[in-house]
Amino acid sequence: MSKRHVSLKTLAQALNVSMSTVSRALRNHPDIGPEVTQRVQQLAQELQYTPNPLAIGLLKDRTNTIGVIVPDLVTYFFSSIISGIESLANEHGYYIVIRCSYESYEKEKECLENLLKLRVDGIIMCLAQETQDYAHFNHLLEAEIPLVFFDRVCRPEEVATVVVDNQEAARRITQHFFESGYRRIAHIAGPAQLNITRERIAGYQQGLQECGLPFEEDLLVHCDLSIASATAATQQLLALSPPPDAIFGVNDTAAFAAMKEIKRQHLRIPEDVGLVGFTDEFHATVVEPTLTSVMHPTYEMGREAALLFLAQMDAKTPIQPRQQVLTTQLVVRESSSRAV
Amino acid sequence: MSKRHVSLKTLAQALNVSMSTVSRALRNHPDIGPEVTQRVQQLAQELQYTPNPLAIGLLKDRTNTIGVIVPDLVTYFFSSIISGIESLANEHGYYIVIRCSYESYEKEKECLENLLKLRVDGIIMCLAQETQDYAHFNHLLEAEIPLVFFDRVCRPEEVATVVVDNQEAARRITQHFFESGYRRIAHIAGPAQLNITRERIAGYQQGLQECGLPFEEDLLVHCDLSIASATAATQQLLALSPPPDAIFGVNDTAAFAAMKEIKRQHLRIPEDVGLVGFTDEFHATVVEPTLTSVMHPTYEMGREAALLFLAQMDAKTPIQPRQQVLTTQLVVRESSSRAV
DNA sequence: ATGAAAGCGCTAACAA
DNA sequence: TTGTTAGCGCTTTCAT
Repeated sequence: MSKRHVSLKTLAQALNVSMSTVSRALRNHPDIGPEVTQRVQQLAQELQYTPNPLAIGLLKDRTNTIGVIVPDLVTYFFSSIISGIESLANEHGYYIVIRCSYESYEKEKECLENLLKLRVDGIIMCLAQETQDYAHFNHLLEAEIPLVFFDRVCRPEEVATVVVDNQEAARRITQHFFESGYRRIAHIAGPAQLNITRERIAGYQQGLQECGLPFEEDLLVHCDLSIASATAATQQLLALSPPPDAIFGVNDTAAFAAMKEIKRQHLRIPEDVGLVGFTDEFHATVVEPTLTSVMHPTYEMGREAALLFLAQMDAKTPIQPRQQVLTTQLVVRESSSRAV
Repeated sequence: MSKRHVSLKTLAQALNVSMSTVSRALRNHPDIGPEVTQRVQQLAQELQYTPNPLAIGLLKDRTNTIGVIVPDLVTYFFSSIISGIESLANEHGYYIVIRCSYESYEKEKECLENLLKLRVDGIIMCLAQETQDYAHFNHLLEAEIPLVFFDRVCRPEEVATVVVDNQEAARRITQHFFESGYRRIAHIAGPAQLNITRERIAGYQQGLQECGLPFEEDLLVHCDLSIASATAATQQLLALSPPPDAIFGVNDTAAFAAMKEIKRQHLRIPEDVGLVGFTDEFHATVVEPTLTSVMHPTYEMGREAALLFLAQMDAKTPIQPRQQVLTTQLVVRESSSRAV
């Protein structure tokens, strides 16, 4: 077996000192004489010594590793959040190990188990769409393993979370539609069990009420966040008589799907139907008409999540779970701008 | 210190047998009597024993971990490739640790070093745009640490790679433009040092030649793959007199940026300017006009890369680096379809 | 100021 | 069939 790495032992033997001396010298322990320290560090440098994290991990019971579980790896929303987590984690010497739950409850449980088997120091995750039972987190809570939820959350009393002001954002969208002259405002919502769905519906209803508009059940449809399902939801809405004159999509993907379908039916945006999305990805500025959307601070959300993880890691004793709420901003573009 | 995990020792003491017996029983070693094996496994199950990968890793000098370095975490291209890597890796019991080089040579070196310090079993990566010196891979090659490049590659004689048929794809695009009646076909290429840039330019030139069109230097402009730079490249092209009547973008992002700029200048697509992208992300079907693009098998590319990694891991002795070439497909949509 | 030894959790060669 | 021992690479008492 060709040794890939030089170890403390290698250094110790080469320098005719003990391993503990080497260990201390490398960490500038005051006990070790300056001359020895110098020689040790020099050789370590030459031989490209790097401490074996497995050995340290075994000893300290930590891996400097964060498990990250997302329902989807590909969409802008999650990949930019991952980017935020990665950047902050790395600034603090942590590595991230990524797993995808594919929106499945079973897969989510499996990912969690696997990451814990790997001995990650904690978990940052977004719940899968299917997940309605939250017992699989009991173990983490009992073992006091740092856990942070972002966007889709549960058990907020017990777990740190990062979310955005969903209700307020939805309220603002509704108000914006009203001020632009729209009166039959529909909402393509997400799966009913998600907090983001509930909060956005609440904001939607609050907005309607504040504008003196009635809430019509027909104008609220759910989708499973897939493109096909958002398309179907749009068709359902446009088939109403009278159809809505404005649609608020649960995210940009849903809005893009709606846009496609609205155009396919030869309706004009924003004249016949106003459209607003949620996330504000780059493509919102590319489509025609450009898409009004809620700017979701995804990168920041990732960084905040990592920060909440670190707070738990660094705390000697369990700390009160923090609820971080980031604010969004409505970016008005063509898709909702018609002459009043 | 509250022990989070039960160890072999815990089990051994509880059952009054030695650790090695427990170790063997858990792995169904034939030496151990069925009755003992049964009892051990039962208790392990009850106490939720999971072997400590740090201990095994220390012993076996492996971590079941793959370091993945990408220039960008957020774009569809890379996130879908990561998705492919993740899926195949997990099927084979590997975890992926992700790092982003942000297209920087220095960062790339740092990511590489960090991941090696973490003792990943190998690396799957895409070169950063800035990277022109490839000496930082010497160490991996010498130490025979599995390494796979995807999309942007170097040292193909020594390192396994996964790429697509860039030249052929670019040739086909050019030919398609010609057949659709376009005669001044421009190309917004990527950074000159990348293999994908060179190959696509070669295909572009080959296509021109086969169609009997001259290659005009002015019609070939480079961008650094950023949106701003693609926009600038488009402006440069449209300012020519006469301007090109077709533009082939190095990727969809560049094509979207070009589309925005073309529209801004009140030119029509595909009538005044034909447009084709590369990657074929979902949004190609959402923009107006829908974007003709080369379907890049990104997810498959990720899986292939992971496969090449596994091949190296499983090989007892160093193996001949494989060059995997995946085929693309031109998906014709509105942006390049005008009446001939 | 330095070294020896124990131990983190596990496997494997060697004994019995 | 089972136990003992050494060792993977490191830190940390405890000696000296």
